[in-house]
Amino acid sequence: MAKARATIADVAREAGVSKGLVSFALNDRPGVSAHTRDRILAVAKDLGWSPSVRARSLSSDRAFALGVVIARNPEILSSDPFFPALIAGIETALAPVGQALVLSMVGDADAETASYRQLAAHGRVDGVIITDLRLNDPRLALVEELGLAAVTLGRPDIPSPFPSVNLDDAPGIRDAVRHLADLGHVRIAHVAGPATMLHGARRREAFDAALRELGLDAGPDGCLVIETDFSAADGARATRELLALPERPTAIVYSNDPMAIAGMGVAQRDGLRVPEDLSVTGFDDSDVGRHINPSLTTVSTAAQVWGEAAATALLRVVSGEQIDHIELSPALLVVRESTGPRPGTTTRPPEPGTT
Amino acid sequence: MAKARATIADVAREAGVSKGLVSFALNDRPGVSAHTRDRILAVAKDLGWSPSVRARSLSSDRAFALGVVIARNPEILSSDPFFPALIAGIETALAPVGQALVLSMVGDADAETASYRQLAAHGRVDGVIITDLRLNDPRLALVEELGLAAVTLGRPDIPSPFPSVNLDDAPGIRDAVRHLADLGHVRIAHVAGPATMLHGARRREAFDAALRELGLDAGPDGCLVIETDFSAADGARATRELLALPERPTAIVYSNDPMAIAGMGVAQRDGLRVPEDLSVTGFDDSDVGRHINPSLTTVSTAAQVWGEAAATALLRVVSGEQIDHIELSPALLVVRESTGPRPGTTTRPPEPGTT
DNA sequence: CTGAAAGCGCTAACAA
DNA sequence: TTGTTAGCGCTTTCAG
Repeated sequence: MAKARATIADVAREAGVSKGLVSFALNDRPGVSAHTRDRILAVAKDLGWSPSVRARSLSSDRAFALGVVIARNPEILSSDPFFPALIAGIETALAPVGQALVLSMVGDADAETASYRQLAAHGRVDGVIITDLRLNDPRLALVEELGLAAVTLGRPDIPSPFPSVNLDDAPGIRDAVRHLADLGHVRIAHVAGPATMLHGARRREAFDAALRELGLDAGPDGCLVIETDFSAADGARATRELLALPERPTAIVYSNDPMAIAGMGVAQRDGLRVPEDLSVTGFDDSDVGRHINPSLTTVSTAAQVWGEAAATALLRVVSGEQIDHIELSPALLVVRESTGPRPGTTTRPPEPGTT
Repeated sequence: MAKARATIADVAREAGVSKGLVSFALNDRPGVSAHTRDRILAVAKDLGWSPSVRARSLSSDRAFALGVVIARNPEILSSDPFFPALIAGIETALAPVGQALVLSMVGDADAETASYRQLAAHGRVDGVIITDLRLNDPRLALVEELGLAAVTLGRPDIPSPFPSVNLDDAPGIRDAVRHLADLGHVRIAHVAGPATMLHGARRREAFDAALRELGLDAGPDGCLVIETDFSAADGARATRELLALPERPTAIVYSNDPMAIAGMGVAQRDGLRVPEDLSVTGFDDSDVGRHINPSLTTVSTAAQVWGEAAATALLRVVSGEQIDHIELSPALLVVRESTGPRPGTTTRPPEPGTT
């Protein structure tokens, strides 16, 4: 059997000092002479000592782990490129410092609450990264009540006790709308995410603002904006509704890539060519979007960078630092083939962007 | 500040018994009279006591958590619907029993090894679910050496100390090939995953076997089979190669959905219609595949069920049970619109499957 | 600067 | 049956 791991007691004995001193030396804290410290470190290395996270957890009351609770239907999640990239980014920040990521995926709001509670009650994590902010998000109060540290991905719409790590969606949407307007489009529709989700709402606001700025509008009763649950299926449904309109839009700005791809499918079934008859933009810059035909004009969001920044920030919060809101560079429009001049226009199509 | 949580010491005092007895009662183990046990439980509930996972971890030498290490490029991962579903399934099994999932996402083999080592050295998890098995997978020996419990997702090609939870890919591929043969196709190509990945290899074997069984072959030098890294980009590349062949295939069996979708894009760019000029099948039944035009004939793999089964099995292993290999119902072909009769044939197209 | 010792909250071997 | 007690490995206070 594997021989028992070395403990600080072993190190202490071997180095001829006390456990306490070893602890001080190992965490390089003041109160140990340089000479003694070196000897202790040498012995520790010699013995192949490595700290026991469990023991440290118990005595220092910290978990050395961060948590993420994802509350989305796995179907929707599956086609969304956002989370894998986000998690990869988080890992990038965590692995080098020996922290772990505890991930929870839940289906509904009750399970979500339960999950945060359990994470806190079990002391599984020191803090959580709050993703997919909602309007008036109840999790802010919940997480605060639970005494967990946290950062939010994006800026909440209500006062928040937590710093936010923000990557602004608005410029991407605005650029998409402008790009379409430049191509001559006037009837531009938006297939939005759930209004209860902050990024869904924000993208929609950005869409409205961009239209206004250009002197356009979203049709009578705003009928050119349709809300969805972010799923490809719902994106297809929304597209059908838009194309059935008496005056159908010539361009549609989708709130994510899967919906845009599904929307293109619907349009093509209707005999419409993309982009000749209908221009389409997505959001998130998924891998498939790059390779379908026509390739998808979309907005790129650097989810991995976002994850890394959020985890890094949260680690600092956990270690007691007071940190400020962090602003990352905003989402960027990537022009490809799915957008073209308004039907009947002679503008030449934009050149496809880089992959 | 939050008042300190109740501990078993509090419960013991309140109930007028010793800590040890409380521990026994709480874990309902023999050696406590029914009456005393009830009183202890009542007091515990009364005090709002809940166990400290940390203390339990330290004294019982268990983590009460399971680990998953995913070693894939986030780009590729992002478009793959498999993992989110898998993880959702794992959660389903873990949450009710108060266990946590520690997830690690790494970019290369070295980081992967380091990740397993760290998980074990830090005692973060009691066992790991080994995904994406490779040929002669070095992780089997590694994980065994580290003393972690484990189950493998799929059956390794080498003797393994761990039970496997298996969901057979072969029938899905075989059915896809047969389906295409039924439609009159003779030159059927395969865009395979990495040969070093077991499911990539197995799907390819299944493809070859199915061809043989039907009296077909994969072209001179097997030129109708092309290996990829599972990315949409590589799927597109493979498709280009296949379509450039002197005698190009009339049907392509892809090893995952993103590649199939990318492949359709390439074909369409070449002026080929799907399925009239080229039939295409995917693998994994992604959400987008259902909504593109034409919708994708694919193979459905119940990743969520797989995850749940694997986690459940691993929990049993961790708790000392001896378990057998587990076989789940195999992958299933879902016929949609991307497959049709061989060009020049008059067979009527299959009706699209259910969504 | 150094060392001893008291926990952190729970488990489990042992004694009564 | 019940209760006692000694750890698990580390942190940290308090004396020296």
